[in-house]
Amino acid sequence: MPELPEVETIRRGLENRVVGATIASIDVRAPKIFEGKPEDVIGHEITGVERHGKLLVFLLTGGNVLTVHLKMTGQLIWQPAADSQAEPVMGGHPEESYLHNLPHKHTHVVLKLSDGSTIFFNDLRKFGRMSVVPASNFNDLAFVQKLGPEPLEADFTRKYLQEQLQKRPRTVVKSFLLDQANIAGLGNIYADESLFRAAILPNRLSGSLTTGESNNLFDAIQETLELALMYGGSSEKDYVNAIGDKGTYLKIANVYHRTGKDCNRCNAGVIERIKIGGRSTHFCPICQH
DNA sequence: CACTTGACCTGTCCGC
DNA sequence: TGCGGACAGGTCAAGT
Repeated sequence: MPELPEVETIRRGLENRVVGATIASIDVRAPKIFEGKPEDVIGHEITGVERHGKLLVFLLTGGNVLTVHLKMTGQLIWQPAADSQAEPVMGGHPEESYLHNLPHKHTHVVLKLSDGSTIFFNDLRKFGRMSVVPASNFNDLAFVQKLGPEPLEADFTRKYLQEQLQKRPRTVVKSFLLDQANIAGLGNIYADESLFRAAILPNRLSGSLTTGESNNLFDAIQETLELALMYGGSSEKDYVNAIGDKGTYLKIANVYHRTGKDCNRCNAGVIERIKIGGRSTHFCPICQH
């Protein structure tokens, strides 16, 4: 699920609701999902919510941080105190019961905050993890060390992308984009969408991209992610933001999950789906080259 | 080094 | 209606 736009949307939704609150209690309903000791974070204040690639990080007083990776189907849903009058109950979608009656059978961790609000960590497939990590060790985590630059920040440049492509010349460009060491936060949806926007076939070798194509790809990645952020991310199935709302990017997606449909750009091609690196990959065979 | 496969899990969808 | 297989946003380890 969650790629950069989804995780960032969750982060923004949490930041202005939980910063300043203290973690009052933690109910770990699925022990495998929670790594570390709950007592190391209970009683400590949340001072910030960061995102590093697809990893969410709650900054805390007391020397630890709480990291959350949602993997494919994880959700972090915040609900206000039961007696709160300031906030709506949920974002909507009452027809979908899995958003309601929290906690439910896919709720694995429940964080109660000092203001009476609650954060539910749900994950149908149980791939996701919540971990307590000493703040001083955070940057040494293998996962964090490997992360490449944030694609919407200043250290991601045209020059960097071109150089990095040439350092992995024999890697298929779709796989290059999915490698978090090259760019942090792209996943299967936005890799396909970015390649379409850049008009580059996903099975091209990274080393074969011209400077012009590399620059087009750079622009396409940033445009795609910014657009996805504006639409609140993509909800293929499970993704919801911090208050339970779905994202609507897939309404304007050009290739992802559009197999067999007419190409939005050239109107001549029909979107195809192939496998690259074991991941389904969507593209227009006519206007991507 | 680059690529593939399997593992981790549960659920949904499609064809027969 | 039931059954089996394919597939699903991510990452990691092991094998070729």
